[in-house]
Amino acid sequence: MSKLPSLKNLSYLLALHQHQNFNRAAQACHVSQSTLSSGIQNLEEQLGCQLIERDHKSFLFTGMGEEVVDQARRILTATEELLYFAQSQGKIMEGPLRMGCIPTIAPFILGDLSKSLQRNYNKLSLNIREDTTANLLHLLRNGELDVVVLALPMDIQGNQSYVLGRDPFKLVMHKQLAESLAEPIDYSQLPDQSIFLLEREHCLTGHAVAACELAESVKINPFTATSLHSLVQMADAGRGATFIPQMAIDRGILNGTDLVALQPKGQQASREIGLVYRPTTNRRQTFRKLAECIADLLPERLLQ
Amino acid sequence: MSKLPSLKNLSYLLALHQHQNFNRAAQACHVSQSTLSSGIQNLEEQLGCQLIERDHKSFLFTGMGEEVVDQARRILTATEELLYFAQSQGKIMEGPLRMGCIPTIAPFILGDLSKSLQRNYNKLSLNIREDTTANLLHLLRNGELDVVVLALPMDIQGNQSYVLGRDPFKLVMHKQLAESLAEPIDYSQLPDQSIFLLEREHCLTGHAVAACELAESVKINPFTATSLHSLVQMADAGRGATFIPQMAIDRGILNGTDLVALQPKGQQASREIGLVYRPTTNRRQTFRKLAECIADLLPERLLQ
DNA sequence: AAAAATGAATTGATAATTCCGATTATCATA
DNA sequence: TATGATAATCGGAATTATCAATTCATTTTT
Repeated sequence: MSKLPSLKNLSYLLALHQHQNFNRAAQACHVSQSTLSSGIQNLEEQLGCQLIERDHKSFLFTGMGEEVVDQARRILTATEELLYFAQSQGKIMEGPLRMGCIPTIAPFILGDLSKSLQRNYNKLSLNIREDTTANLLHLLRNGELDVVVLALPMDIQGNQSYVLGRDPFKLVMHKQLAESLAEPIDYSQLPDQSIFLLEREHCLTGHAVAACELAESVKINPFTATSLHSLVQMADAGRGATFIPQMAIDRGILNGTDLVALQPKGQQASREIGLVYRPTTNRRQTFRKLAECIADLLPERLLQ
Repeated sequence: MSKLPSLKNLSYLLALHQHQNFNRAAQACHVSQSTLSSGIQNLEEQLGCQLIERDHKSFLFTGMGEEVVDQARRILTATEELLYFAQSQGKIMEGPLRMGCIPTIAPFILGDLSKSLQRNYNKLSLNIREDTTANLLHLLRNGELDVVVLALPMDIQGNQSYVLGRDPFKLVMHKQLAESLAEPIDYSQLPDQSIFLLEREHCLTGHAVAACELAESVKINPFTATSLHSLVQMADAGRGATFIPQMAIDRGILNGTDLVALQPKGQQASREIGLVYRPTTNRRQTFRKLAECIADLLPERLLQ
């Protein structure tokens, strides 16, 4: 069996892939350009295949190179985790924790969460990244995040998760509109284009549509919002309706508007909030405690 | 950030864990005892924690040591796979392939499988390990096997799988017993202790009991068989009944006995045959082709 | 068109490391 | 008290990694 490639050389390859330039990659690795260059050549020799096509000046990763990069990233992430795990043994709630969160959850838990963590685990330094579900899962996979908070159900791509709690959707409607309608409210009573939704990228849109059994409908306004806060403003200004998660209402997102929250039809219109992590992690204890903290902030706790 | 532990030192730790002796571990790694010894110390320093408790003569892995071993094994397996993958690029059906198979499947496919592989992919060298489901999954996890063939449904513990085909169970019964019973046969007609089964460890027992809706029953003979072949012999000699998978019958397991195969009651009494591999593998193409070969040998092919 | 700048490979000297063999220390057992 | 087994330690030899400087080939600027 031939010799295994060294982690150092694999990390050089990753840096080169990230920076697409030998000098900058070398700087990032705190080594000279020549070191990185020969490291890559070394790797190609050990692996017995070409990883980058050199083109006298520039270069391009080969297909094989890209694949090796992916695999190398996994190996390095696992090794970093091992190191971190060993070094912080016993201290499961200390040090940095990189958490991702989707924008329809983040504003409504982060304040309380950081207060709670500060009180109970003041040596934990929580680092937050707010982004879409797809991007967060990608960052999780690449080892750039330790854990992400998502709305479920959702394909979490081989990752593992804790289900933290349920967050019901409320039908939020302008006072005037609500008064003009008979209860219980049937969506067919609503004027055309009176339902406002978030942009497609937000999984909340899909969850709300599914949970409330709204098909593609003329009731839906073609203008979409980019955040829950602007969604509320649009529904208010447009004297229309929308769906807002309970946790946002609890944090006062409707304050200062003429909107009222009603129970939507459809049994149990809600999303679940989940904490997702890599199956290969060794920080389950940390995530478990974090899960407890977050679950305590949710409208309906589900964590067993 | 501190320096990552080297793969070499991690492999020393694994060897030490396996051999529980510095000299033998060093031999296995083709290094001197002193090298291995200082490698371990080095590792402990880098990780900032004690991995083995020294007891002036012998030693013992600490809890942390055991955990590090597990994680290290995953890292090394991933790296070996990367090396293998790169070195054999394009040659997906060449070189060694370590396959595990449970004993109630192995004897009935291996002959035809190795013929088929020899004909189509003669550079592939198939290495077989026959063992229980639990052991095979353990070896798969540890990187000692590349792929395993199991009966499903089964908890495959975060691994991935192809479903290859369905293998129906037949109710196999001694001629005399069959003649004495009215068709269609109801298990309540059978004499007490007339149903023979395999030992518990064999998942076939569970599958057959579940599929044929046999509860814990006085009909079941307390003596259990250790292989399908001896199960057949016991049913024959005891003038009783048992359940045998179609693939075994197709390969003539009933030849030379006074047993007849009947359709058991219960809709679709069968097991599925699956090919299971690590989610982190990079040999999916290889496994896919192997899956094709095996699926072609099964009574009912399911692979899409 | 010439000059300057850019980017990667190469070179040669030097620093760091790995590795081995020999030795030592400790204990169990004959 | 020897003897044997085991792991740690030490010192030097061999190997490897790294850097600064240079080269080579392009691209950009003047």
